[in-house]
Amino acid sequence: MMVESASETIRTTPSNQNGVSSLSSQSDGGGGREGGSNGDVNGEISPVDLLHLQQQQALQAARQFLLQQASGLNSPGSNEVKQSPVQVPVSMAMMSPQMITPQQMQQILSPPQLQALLQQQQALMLQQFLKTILNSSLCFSAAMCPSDLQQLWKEVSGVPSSEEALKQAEGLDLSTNSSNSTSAFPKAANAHIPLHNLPNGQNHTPKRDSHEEHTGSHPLYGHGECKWPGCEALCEDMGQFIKHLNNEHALDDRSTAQCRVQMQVVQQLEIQLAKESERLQAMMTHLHMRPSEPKPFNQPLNLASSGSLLKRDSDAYPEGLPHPPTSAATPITPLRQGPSVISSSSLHAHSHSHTHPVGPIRRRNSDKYCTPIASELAQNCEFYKNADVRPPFTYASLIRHAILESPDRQLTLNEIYNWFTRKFAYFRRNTATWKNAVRHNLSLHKCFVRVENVKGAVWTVDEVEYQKRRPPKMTGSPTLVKNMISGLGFGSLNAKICVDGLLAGCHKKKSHNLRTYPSSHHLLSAFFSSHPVHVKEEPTEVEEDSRPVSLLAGVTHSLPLPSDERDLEEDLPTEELE
DNA sequence: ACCCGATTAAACACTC
DNA sequence: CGAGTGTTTAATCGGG
Repeated sequence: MMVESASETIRTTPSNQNGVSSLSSQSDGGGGREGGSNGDVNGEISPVDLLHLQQQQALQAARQFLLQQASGLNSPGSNEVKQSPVQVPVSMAMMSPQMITPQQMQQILSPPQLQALLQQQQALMLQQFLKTILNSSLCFSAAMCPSDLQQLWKEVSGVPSSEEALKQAEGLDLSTNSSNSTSAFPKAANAHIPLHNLPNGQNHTPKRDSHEEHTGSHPLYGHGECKWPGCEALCEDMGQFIKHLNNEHALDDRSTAQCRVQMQVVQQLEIQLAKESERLQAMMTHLHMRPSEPKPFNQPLNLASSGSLLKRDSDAYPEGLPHPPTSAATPITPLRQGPSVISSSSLHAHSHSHTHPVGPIRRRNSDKYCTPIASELAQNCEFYKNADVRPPFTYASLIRHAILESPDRQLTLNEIYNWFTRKFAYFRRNTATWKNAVRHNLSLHKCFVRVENVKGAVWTVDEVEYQKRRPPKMTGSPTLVKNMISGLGFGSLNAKICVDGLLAGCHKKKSHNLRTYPSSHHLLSAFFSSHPVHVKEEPTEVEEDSRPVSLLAGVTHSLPLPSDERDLEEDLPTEELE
C-alpha cells in the first residue's frame, strides 16, 4: 500500500549484511504473528540417525581432505620459524581485515601474537571482519564436502597467480622469495599492513623456504602436479614446479582470494570435522558400538583453534553481530536477526546431507542441497519459526530452498507460500506483500521454472540458471567468499555434483526477461549443457519427464503431490525442512 | 554517478 | 464475478 517512503521500512537486520541483501522488512512493528508458537519441532532426529551413519564416510574423507588442506595452509611441518623483520606474515597481508577471522588468526599466530594483534585492533574492525567471516563461514561450514571444495576452487580460481600467495597458503613467509616481492603486489602489500603487523614483526609463518624445495617436497606439489587449488598443472620436477608457482600463482588478487577461501575452507572443515566426529561418537555410543578408532578428532573444535571456535559461539560475538539464537528463548530483537551463522554443524544437525554421494540410505530428497540457507535454517529453524524476524536471505534463495527441499523438488505456488509461513514467523503477516514478491521472483528469475503437469503447475529450480545469477567475482574481495557461499556458489557446487543427473538441462524461460545475465559466465556453466525445457512459452511440452529441476537433484521424480496435500500450513512435518 | 540486484507495488491477463 | 496464479513494469534502495 502506499507509502513509498522507504524510510518507513525498517531493516530488521541491521547487522545482517550477508552478501545477500536480506529482505528488507517493511514492516510495521506491529506484529502480528500468528501463530508462532510452538515450536518445536523437529523430528529431525530419527531419520537423521541413519543418515549419520553415512556421514562416517564423509567424515573420513573430510579428515583426509582437511589434513591435506591444512598442510597446505599452515605450513605443516614447517619449521616455524624465524622470520626476518621484513618478512611480514604474508598470509596476514593478503587478507583484508575483514577476511581474517579469529580462528584464522589463532591458527596462524601464536597466542601472544594474537593477543597483541587483537589488542591493536579496534572494536569496529573486529566487528567488521567478524561479520564478514561469520557470514561466509556459515556457508562453508554448511556443507561443503571435499569435492565441493575442490570444485569451488576451480571455479573460483580459474587462473592462478602468485607465488606469494602460494607461500602464504602454505603458511610460509616471504623471506624465501625475495625475488618475488616484485610481484604484482607492491611489496608494500606484504611489507606492512598495519593492522596485521605484529608488533615485533614476527611472522607467524613458518618458514619453509628452501628446505623443502631442496628436499623435493612441497605441500603444493605432489604426484607431478601442482596442488594449488584448482590448478593441477603438471610439473616434472620441483624446479619446474617452483617456476610454475612463481609464474602462475603470483601474488595477485586471485591468489589472495584463493588463499582466503582456502583458509575458510580449512577452518570450516575443521569445525565440521569436529562436529562430525562428535556425532559419530554419539552414534556409536548409541548403537553400543565401540569406536573403532581412537578419536583424535573427537574433541571437536579443538582442532584448530581450540577454543576459538567455541568461543565464537559463546562470547565472541561482538556487539552487533549476530548471535545464534540457540533457542526459542533467545530474545528476539528486531535489530539482530540472530541466526547464527557459524555453526558448522548446521547442516548436519539436521540431516541435510550434502549432495554427497555418500550414502544412499535415507537420502530422501531431503538431502538436498546444502546451501547456506539450509544451514542457517537448519540451525535456526526454531528461531525463524517463532521470531518475527526477517530471514537474511533473498526471496529467490528462500524459494529455491523451499523447492529443493521438497520431496520432488518442485512445489506449487501455494506450497511455496505455505513453506514460507511455516518456516518463518515473519511471513505470517503482510502476506499480500511477500506473496506478491514470491510470485514476482518466480516469474522474474530464470532459475525458477514453471512446469505444468496434470494437476496444474509446479515450480522447479533450474540450478544452472541459478548459478549463473551471480557472477563470480573473484577479486579477492571479501565479497568473493561471500558470494560464493551465499547461495550461488553453493549451488554451483551442488550442481556440479549433480551433473550426472542433469542430463536434461534446463533452459528456460522467461521470455519476458530478456535480461541478460551476462556477466556471469560461470565456469560451471561449462559443465552443463542446457537443454530446452519448455516452459512458459510452450506449456504443452512439459511432461513430467522433462521436469528440469528434478533432474538436478538426480532424485526420484515422483509425481508431484497434489497441491492440496501440502497445503496445510502446519501440517507438514518439519523435518522436511531440515 | 552509475550499474545492478533485490524488494515492493501494482497493473493486467488468464484460468477455474 | 472473484480468487488465485503469472507476467510485467516501475520505483526505490543499497552495495559495489
